[in-house]
Amino acid sequence: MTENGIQKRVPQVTVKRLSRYLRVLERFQEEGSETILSEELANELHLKPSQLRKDLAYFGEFGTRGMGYNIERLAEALRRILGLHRQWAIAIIGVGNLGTALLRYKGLNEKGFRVAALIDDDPEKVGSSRSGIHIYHIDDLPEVVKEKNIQIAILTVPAPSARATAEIVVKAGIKAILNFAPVSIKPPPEVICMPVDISSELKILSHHLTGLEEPGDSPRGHEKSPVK
Amino acid sequence: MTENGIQKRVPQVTVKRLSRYLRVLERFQEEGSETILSEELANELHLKPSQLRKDLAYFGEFGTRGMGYNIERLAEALRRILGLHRQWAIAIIGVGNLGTALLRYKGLNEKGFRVAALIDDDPEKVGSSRSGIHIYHIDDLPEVVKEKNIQIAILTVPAPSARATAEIVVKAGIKAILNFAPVSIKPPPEVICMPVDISSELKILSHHLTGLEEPGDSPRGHEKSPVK
DNA sequence: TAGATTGTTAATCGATTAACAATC
DNA sequence: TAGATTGTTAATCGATTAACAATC
Repeated sequence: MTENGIQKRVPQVTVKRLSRYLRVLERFQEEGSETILSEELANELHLKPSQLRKDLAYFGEFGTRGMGYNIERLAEALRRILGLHRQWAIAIIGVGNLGTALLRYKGLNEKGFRVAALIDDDPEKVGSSRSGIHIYHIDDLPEVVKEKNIQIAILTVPAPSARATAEIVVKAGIKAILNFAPVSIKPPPEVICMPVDISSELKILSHHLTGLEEPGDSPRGHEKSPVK
Repeated sequence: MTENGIQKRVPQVTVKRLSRYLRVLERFQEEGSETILSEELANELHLKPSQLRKDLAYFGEFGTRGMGYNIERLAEALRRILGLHRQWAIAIIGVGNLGTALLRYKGLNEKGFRVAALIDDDPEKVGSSRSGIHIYHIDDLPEVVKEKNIQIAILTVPAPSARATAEIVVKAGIKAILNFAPVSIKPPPEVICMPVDISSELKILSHHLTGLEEPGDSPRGHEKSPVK
């Protein structure tokens, strides 16, 4: 490990991979393994072992040369790094189809996370509840955030209101947003906003299929034809 | 434009951005604009204009120097590139919470896409339908794919069965998979598989929040402490 | 033509990977 | 000690960006 305290910025893709490493470790642990090699763990995710080791190196040393990694120990380290040793309270903003679905989605109710409030602006919905979680009015967000200690907002409002809603969320003091609205949100630098854009992923598939199908001499399909 | 037919590989991030450009164009068109500058379009997505122009350059020339882009024309070009001028039939594999939610999700029923079949292996579910779409048994996938001309599979099965299911999907001739299972899938090279990992995105948020909270002298929080 | 903005090149930046020294 | 595998460095690869020539 380096001696000085100078810290390289950790790329976001690295953090994302940490979460995937952890998932594999937990599976292997359940299956009874105690130890794992960087090669095994990396292969499981179709990555290079050197990438795994580089990712871990941002945070310290977790293995034993010649031996590999103790699964329990590495998993615990990753949980700490990812902040999963504490509990985060989530508010889902926008109780439509997607919001309701996410509420019931396992991934959001895993260890470390808890949906603590639902928010909407539709008077028909406000006051009722879904899966036992109360729906509050967006105007009451600041109070709800304080009372329930909300730290994460999941934005599932329609595109046209997404930006205004994001601003309200930020003003309420929330520092982390998972944005499902198909609109680019640029919050102040202390706030992180992760876009989840299913519709765009789908269009990548469509593009790929189009490339496969198209006839003609060009092996890669529709890219930049040499006409002119 | 280059004269020879040699084509640079298009990065996947570029294709993803094309889909986002298109969304902005459609919004501007609805608002009555006829023309847009690379700077306006890029700003809307918090990108650099040069990136937008580079992205488009993979596919050809779509603007007029000094004038910008004709919105209708560029949008039409992007739709063609993304393969949205034709219709894609989707099968959702795994009719649990998430699968059912996606079925109702607007993004999946946009122009260009249509959920044509649901697939499960639970005899309780097979034979019934959801939102008017029939649920078929996974064993019948090959026939369903042929009959309904399915091109895209959305994988929403539980993690333990994800890999086996993906293999069945590939064997049935499907060339595009949107994978919601928290498992890495490496299909043969002609098949594209896009992972959607909401749980990992959430953990990136958690990591970020942990970095904000942690006390101590280090400005970036928990990264690699100088102990030792 | 002069002014503006694209399309394209080259420079920059950042992430991945191979290779190996450190060390169990 | 010899064999194995980590942690780390340096080389490679690929994507972003600034800058400008082309051209409307």
